[in-house]
Amino acid sequence: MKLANGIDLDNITPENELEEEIIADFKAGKTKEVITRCPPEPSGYWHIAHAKAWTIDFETAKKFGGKTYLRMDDTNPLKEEGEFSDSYMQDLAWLGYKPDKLIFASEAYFDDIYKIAEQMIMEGKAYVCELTADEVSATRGTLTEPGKESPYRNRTPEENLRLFRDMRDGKFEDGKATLRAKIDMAHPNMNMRDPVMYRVLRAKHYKLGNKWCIYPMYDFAHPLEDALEGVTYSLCSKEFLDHRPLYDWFIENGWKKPFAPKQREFSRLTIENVIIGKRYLKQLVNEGYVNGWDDPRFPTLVGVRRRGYTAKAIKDFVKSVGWGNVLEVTVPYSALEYYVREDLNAIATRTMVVLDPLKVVITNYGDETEEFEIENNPNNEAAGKHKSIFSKEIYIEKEDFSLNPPPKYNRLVEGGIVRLKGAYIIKCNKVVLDKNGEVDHLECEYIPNSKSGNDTSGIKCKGTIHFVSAKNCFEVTIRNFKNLVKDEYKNPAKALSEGTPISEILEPNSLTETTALAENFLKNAKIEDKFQFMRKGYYCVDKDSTKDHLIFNLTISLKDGFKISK
RNA sequence: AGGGGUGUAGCCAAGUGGUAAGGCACUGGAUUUUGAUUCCAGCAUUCGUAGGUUCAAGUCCUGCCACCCCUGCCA
Repeated sequence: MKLANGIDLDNITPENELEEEIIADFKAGKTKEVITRCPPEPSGYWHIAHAKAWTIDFETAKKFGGKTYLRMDDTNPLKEEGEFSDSYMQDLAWLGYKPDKLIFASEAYFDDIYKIAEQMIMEGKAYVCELTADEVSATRGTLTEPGKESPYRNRTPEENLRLFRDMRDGKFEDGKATLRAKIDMAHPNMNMRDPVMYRVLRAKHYKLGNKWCIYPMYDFAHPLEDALEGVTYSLCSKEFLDHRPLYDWFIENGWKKPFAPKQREFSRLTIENVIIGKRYLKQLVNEGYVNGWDDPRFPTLVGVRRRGYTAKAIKDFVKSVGWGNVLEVTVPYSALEYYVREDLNAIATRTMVVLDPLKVVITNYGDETEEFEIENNPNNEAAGKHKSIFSKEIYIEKEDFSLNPPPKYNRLVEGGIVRLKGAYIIKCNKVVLDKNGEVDHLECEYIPNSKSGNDTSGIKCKGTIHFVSAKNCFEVTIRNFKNLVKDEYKNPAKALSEGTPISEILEPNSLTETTALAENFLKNAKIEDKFQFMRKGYYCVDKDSTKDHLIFNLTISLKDGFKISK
């Protein structure tokens, strides 16, 4: 079956129940177009779990040639701020998504929602209740007992309409009245026990100022917003499953038109050892544990981006988790790291950077320099090559030389040989110690006919190490990150909610700065450029870098298969 | 007078009556001028549990058990 937009339904393989349902809806003529919405409350920065939701919203629509709207769900003036829509647009752009529309629910729909409320009042489906918040709570009943009906429940529609307009016109103080849906105080689903539709709230709305002193509740506003803008599938996380009957009730009793949006629910994503709750993230920022919302150790989208994670990695990761069966799926951090490495391996330019330098003097080499080439990406010939330099004085990684090598140590030892990546094989003839007995530098000889590419020496070398030439390197700052949360706190949210102090669950020294020697090739690296420092890890240029001084963030280390055998 | 959701390996997850996909992690081994990548192999005689129906059950039925969510004038 071919859709109006040219998509052939028969070519689509459904990957979850929703997609099966969408196909069935198309075939039954119930759906003409897939329209989803991405409905953030503009009150904080997005993190990886949001990326899962938005990926589902956008990818589902895209699969069927549909549309996705970005809709600010701004029905609570107490919590929302105006700053966020730009940052959300940027986050979405980074993820590679462009909403078909940007909507501010307050601006676009408050009038319509208000009218629907009046209409429901006249139909006897809503009433003005003057119980206080505490009284409402006390009469709601419990999980096992029915609630009590409000004494205001049976007012006439006319009286309710007059009172509701009084609410709107500011004749009630905050908290003195609500508009409630007349459903069933004995309903086994707590959400159906005459839920509040509107509350009186005098607060300056970031968008509408003081235009309103009553604000619709999420449960009432959301389904109507969906309906008003033609959203066909309204996707949210599973904690809203219990709200679905209410959603449908408002569609049936408030919206009343034949077109009905559907709410469907996916599982929420959490990652082991990651703090994701907005409240705690805010605390970390405010108390100075991190350097802002885009700290590279943060799970915010701006944070992981600054860390060097790619949008592709994030999307592949959240897609790998899938739609989900349970309310919340928890995956180990390594699951995310896999996708980060996978993408970086494909795109990162290979370079040589010595993080912890040890000087090596090539005693049988003159003062000249010599060029050689390094493949930018051995897995992708099209990435090309870049030139590097070999000379008499070079630096290697301290850990690539050992006076007391463990078993199966492939690197340089006293009297041993090693291949310098892209250049020559060298032999260590002499270890020069400083006055403290530490290794000061090495004196090596190079094997002249062993140059990479035309090695005629016939020497087999079991190890290859990276290096930089003293004549071809410059100092850069490296920011090394460890997970913010100690490894033993797999579920930091639980620990925190049980009263563990935030300082206790945090890894001390999760940020350290070091200086490294980078090959000159890196001199014109730009912010966010991603590199592999060969044999070490993936790094990207931090935004704190200046023209004269580059700062690299450790995105993620390479997997290290070398195990010091027991 | 509670309601709703979920149980398949350490983790995520396919599976829709025909004999347990795939991925992560892990373990071997091959290739490698990155101890990376890549490749190959191993990793559930069994699907929360006890019965039942059936030639055949992870799938259907019944009982039981476990875990998660719901008592905001938050979203």
